[in-house]
Amino acid sequence: MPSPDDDAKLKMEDIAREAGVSIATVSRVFNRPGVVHPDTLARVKEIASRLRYTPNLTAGSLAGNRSRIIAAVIPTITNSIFSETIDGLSTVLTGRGYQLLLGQTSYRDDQQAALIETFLGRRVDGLVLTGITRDRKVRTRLKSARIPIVETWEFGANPIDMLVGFSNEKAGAAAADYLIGRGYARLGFIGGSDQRSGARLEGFCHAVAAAGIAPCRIVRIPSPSPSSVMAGSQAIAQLLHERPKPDAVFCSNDMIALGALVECQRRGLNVPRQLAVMGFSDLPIAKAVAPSLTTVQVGAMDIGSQAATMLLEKIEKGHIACKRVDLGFSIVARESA
Amino acid sequence: MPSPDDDAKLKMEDIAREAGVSIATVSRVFNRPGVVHPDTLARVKEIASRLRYTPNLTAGSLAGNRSRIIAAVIPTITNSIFSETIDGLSTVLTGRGYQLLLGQTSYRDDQQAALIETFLGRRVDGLVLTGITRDRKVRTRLKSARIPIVETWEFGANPIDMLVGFSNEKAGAAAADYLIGRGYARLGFIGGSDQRSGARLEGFCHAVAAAGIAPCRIVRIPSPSPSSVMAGSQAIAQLLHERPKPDAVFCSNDMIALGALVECQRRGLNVPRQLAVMGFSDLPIAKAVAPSLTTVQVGAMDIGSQAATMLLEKIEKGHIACKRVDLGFSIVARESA
DNA sequence: TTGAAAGCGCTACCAG
DNA sequence: CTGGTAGCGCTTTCAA
Repeated sequence: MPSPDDDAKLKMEDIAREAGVSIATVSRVFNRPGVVHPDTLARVKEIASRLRYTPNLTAGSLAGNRSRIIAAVIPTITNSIFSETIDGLSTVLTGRGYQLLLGQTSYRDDQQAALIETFLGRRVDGLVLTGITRDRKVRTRLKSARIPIVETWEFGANPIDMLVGFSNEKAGAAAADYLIGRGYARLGFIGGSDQRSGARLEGFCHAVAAAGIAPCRIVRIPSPSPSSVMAGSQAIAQLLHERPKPDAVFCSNDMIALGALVECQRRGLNVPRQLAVMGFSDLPIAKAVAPSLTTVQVGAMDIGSQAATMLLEKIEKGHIACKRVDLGFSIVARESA
Repeated sequence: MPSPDDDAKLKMEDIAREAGVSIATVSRVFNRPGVVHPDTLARVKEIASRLRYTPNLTAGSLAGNRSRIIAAVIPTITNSIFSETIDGLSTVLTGRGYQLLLGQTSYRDDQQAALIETFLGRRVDGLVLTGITRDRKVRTRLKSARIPIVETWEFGANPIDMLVGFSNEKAGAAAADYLIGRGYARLGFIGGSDQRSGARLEGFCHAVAAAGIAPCRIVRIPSPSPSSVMAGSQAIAQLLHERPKPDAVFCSNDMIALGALVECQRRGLNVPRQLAVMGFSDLPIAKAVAPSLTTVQVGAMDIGSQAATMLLEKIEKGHIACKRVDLGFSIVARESA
């Protein structure tokens, strides 16, 4: 009598023998059911499920030179904005029979390079990167890897392969323009020290300069930060010391903005009358707080689904019509600014 | 001259030939460097890195019957609390040369079963599950899979294999006792409809009953919910209609509590004087909001690191001293209750 | 529509 | 410490 854990050691050969067919046929049953005779198909399927057979995907990957694994490299999963992207990725991939291998860099370049190397060693079918990697060596390595790659969350000029995102610089500029258009004239900026926040800051400052108003006050928070909310509160406190006091502040993410909001509330400062606060990302919480948060919406989840879709198209069709997708962004005007 | 993408097709054989050793030795250089002669080691390493050779981990997995992949199954990555667990998992695993395969169930049992089947097919070295799976078939399947498994976020009686978490029921009871101890007597509960929230509710109600005060008012939010914060606001509005009005409410997660807080603020209700609000999880935001949120701290990240550590011990040593780890919880008293 | 057989690239055992 | 080599379980021609 077979022991209850025999299913773990079952192989195609066992199914083939039981069904009186070759292992090639069993393989086809799982991979191209369309080409096997209906009767054979039914019989093999029945036996496989009765014996609780699960094909060994590792062996399949090796033989087929195709892993059905996509790897994603993100700074940290703990940031809601990246979790949403992962959610989008994961949902599309799972739905199409692929799996997601996840790695965090903690904003460290050496970590990133190491992760990429491991994923390449795993022979993943595709790679999703957060942001544009500046590291020349990594870029070269990636290009010669000859696998579909999509860079996300930024929209630069020379992608390694594919690209889906938006221009952080333009988004920063749009935020400034929005605030200026609402009549604010002494603008502050609070942001992380990562590259994407830097781009937003750059766009923001350019727009401020272009409008001919005084240059903006800036506070940058080191990445990674234990708590963005707390950091936002502290940053706003710092900004409030400046003279003349800013009348509006743009935060490079919603959590920081939330911290700013809380700090204003704590100090009895009316938002937006005494200080306007604007966020970035449009997390679900942005519309739920009071005052609700004016923010820049960027479709974090869409970035993930789009990246997955492009990757799969390239993997399965061998090429892709459009390698660069600009998802854009939009200003969501609410109460805080 | 080799084309720049030749590295992708390089195999151990190429390195072996170049170094004048056997492929067995090359394999040892990567897996057990200690047993090869220092000179050989150096030479092989130099050649491998010069040629930009990356071992094919898939082939290694098949031959070695060991994938160095751990899979995690969570309801949704979008919930900060699970991202923290994933963060803990990922950090430990990466540090020890393992990779993380991630799958979301969206709180659906069929999805969960399908994911588990795929992961098993991938021959992962270990599996991390969120919560206790009630599905008998899945449990049986998992037991016969003979791989290390750790169930998390709950502390039940008959784990499939290993267990790390805390008792949601006791945590719920502790929350009730805390509120009762502070003098509140008309308690409300707002929670998700998942199993873990259910356990917290159960503990909460038992404690209320044990204290001999009126049974608590309950609002349950369907899972998954688009925005917990929003749902919290709506739920509190609903609770506020009850007569007599509750004087304290326990929310089964911090985001819901945050929504409650915001709604109170919106209605000009003083927290905690007119209504005490208590959360669950101790997200970073809990201590940053005003009033700061009294909550139950559960070490979501620790659950992840602990799960990874146990899995690796079992994988590498073949057995583990302690299969059940109760991480406990603690009440963090702040301003809101 | 099916079968036979040649690998996929590596690990691990055994000999030396 | 090193080499030879038999698989790991599957996919994929090629022929039948």
